[in-house]
Amino acid sequence: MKHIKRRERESNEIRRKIIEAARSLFLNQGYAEVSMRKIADQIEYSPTTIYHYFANKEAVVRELLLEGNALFLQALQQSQEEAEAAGLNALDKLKTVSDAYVRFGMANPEYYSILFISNLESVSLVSLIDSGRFKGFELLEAGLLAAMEEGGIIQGNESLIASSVWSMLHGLTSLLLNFELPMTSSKDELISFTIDTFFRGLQS
Amino acid sequence: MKHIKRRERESNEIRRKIIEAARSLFLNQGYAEVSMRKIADQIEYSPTTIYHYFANKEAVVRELLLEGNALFLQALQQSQEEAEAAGLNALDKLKTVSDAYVRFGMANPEYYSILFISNLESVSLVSLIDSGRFKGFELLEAGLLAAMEEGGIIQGNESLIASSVWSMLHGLTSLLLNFELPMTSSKDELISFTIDTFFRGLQS
Amino acid sequence: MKHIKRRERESNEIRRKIIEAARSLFLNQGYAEVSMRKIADQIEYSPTTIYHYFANKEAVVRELLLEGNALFLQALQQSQEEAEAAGLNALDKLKTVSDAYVRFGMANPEYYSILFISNLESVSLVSLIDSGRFKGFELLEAGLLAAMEEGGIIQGNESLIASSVWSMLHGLTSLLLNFELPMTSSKDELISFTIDTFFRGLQS
Amino acid sequence: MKHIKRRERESNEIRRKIIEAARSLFLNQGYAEVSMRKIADQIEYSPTTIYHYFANKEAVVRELLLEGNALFLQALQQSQEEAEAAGLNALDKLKTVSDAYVRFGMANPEYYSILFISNLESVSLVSLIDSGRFKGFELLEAGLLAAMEEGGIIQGNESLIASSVWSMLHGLTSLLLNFELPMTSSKDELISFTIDTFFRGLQS
DNA sequence: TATGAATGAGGGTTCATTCAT
DNA sequence: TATGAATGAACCCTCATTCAT
Repeated sequence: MKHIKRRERESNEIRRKIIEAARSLFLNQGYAEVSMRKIADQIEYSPTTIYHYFANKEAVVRELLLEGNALFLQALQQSQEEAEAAGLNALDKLKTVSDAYVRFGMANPEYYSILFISNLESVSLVSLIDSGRFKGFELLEAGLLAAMEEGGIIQGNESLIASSVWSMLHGLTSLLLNFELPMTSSKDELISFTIDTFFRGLQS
Repeated sequence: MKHIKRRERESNEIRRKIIEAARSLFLNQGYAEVSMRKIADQIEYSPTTIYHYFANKEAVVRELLLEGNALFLQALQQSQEEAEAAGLNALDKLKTVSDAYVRFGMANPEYYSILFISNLESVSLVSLIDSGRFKGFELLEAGLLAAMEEGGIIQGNESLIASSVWSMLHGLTSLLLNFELPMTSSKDELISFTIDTFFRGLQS
Repeated sequence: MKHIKRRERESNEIRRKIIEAARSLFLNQGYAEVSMRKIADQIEYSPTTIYHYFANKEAVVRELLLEGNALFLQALQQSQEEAEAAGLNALDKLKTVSDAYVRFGMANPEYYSILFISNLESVSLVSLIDSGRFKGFELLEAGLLAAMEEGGIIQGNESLIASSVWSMLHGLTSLLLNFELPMTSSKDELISFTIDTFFRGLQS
Repeated sequence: MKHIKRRERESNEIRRKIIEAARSLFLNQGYAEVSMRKIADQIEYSPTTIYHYFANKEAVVRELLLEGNALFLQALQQSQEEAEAAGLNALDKLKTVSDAYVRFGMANPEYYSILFISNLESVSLVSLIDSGRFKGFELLEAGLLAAMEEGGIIQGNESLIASSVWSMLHGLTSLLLNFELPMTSSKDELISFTIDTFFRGLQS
């Protein structure tokens, strides 16, 4: 019994190592730079070994994506709970979650870009879109509905508004990740200014 | 004399074919999908032929990028002139240009992604891109300044605000390009709603 | 245990085959003639296979070079030991080693030309080559010093004299390898005549 | 009539340019570096133009070789005439010519290596060997015969001795060209020492 | 479980050369 | 005379993947 557990643990460790390596490679140079051999080199196993844990390269990337997705949701939910605990009103909760969105992207560029920037059709997004990415979207929608009820923002098609908010947050995040903005202010200022401005526009 | 012109034209025709092929390949999967061999296959010439027109792959992509940049700027400027001709106020001019930004991205996904999404450091064109990217940025800043003077939007650090506007527009565009939004409304609605909301937030 | 050894042996066998093939290709036209594809063809493996054993073409040639270097030194040392065992005087030992130098070149034209004729800066091995090339040189110098002490040859700057001897031996070898001399005598006669003449010139 | 001459002159000028370019490319990196396109680039004509003057790459290199051969012979003959004019004895004449041999190689590394180092079977040496390279050899033989008659050197098979002398000179030259000898003395010293030593060995 | 062996496909690029103009 | 257009062959090398052990 015991040694089976050990095996499982070891097995999971290698899976982890593979994902970690893929993640770091992805971070450095994007999807193109992730190759089975490079992963193998990095974890100091043979390329063949990876195929014991993942069916193919796509499966590795998909796992990476799923993981990023989970962490992303977790970050959003945590920030929401904290906002809740702090007794914020619905609008401020939304702003807090929005801020958390951008912070997550900045702190985890590799996950953010694999989730939202790279166009990984090879990873068969279909399943993913259903399975999780839009949990974040639902969270957003729910927050918007609450804010509408509280009167913090205008009434309206919450799905449309959620898409709009998402646009704003995604633009903010990916610009911060990929471009050196010709700016006199700090990144923090840009984030809060943009979020504040957008939600002010949503107020009645 | 005449036949020289013909030659030039033909020469340019092949250059064009190459760029077009590269552009269409780029559309599918980004830079990785663009290969000299694939371009050659598509235009039905040998790979070697491409090297008569471009020094290497980088030069092909650079041309593509420069072209996209020029078209992008042109689209923005044209919309500005039209807004001007229509006698719009500064704020509405800004909205018109913003709308043109998103429309350009939707109409030219390959150009938009080569300009703003793909991370082409390999093309080492940062400076070149910037020169043009920031022409768009300056256009934005100038519009903002004008709107401030007219009183249409709040006073403030125009470089910060321009970055903020850009974030919003970029987010809108790339979401529209890369994701099927779970939306009940149309893309047009999303665009105008987002732009309106954001600029309403900028009003005093 | 056993099968590991077998594996190692097999692995070495293919390494050997690669080196042998490279060696034989080198024989024809030098470095330019050595190509990964040609090696692969010759050993009847795919080109990719070679990359399991060597990082790149340079590594193949480097190994070839190191091997040639080792064999060359070995040949010189062995002839020296034999001369020693035969109780020859210092001058005759020198002549014996000199003869061995030329014989090695004739018997191993690929090695000789990779070592001393081809200008393999591309292999960036100058230091490596030198380390061994100058072991041969030191052996020569030591022999000269001994002969000076014994009175067999004139006193003098032994490094200059060693260079001079080396010139003579290298000229002899490379002429024998690369040209059909318009000669009435045999190669053997040329070798012994040249060596004898040169060392006679060195006698006081 | 006149313009035909001009044409010929111009034609020859381009031939010359081609050869010059080939020569300089050859000098830099050896035969492998000489390519039709690089020659064309260097002379600022199209690659096709070269084919109006030379049947193919081989013909270019052959011309280069013939030219080098002519210059080489010329250098040897001139030194011989000078030695004659200076009233030197046969042995000293031989030494003078020997010195000129090495000097030519050092002053014209590209010609020397194309003549004696590179193994250009592609240039069909056969014809060349007969046609000129061995004029130098005959010159050497004649000098040796004269020196034998004068009593400056031992009697013997002059063809064997000439080969031997050639070996020594070739070794000296190619070592000086291709290797940084680990030497405390100067190149000049090495040259004169080696030549002197060898001819001393030839003296009775 | 882990790997060494092996490969076919494809990557960018350079070459000598031909042909029509 | 000179060239622009074009190519097939070859170059080194990396990729994801399979298979037997």
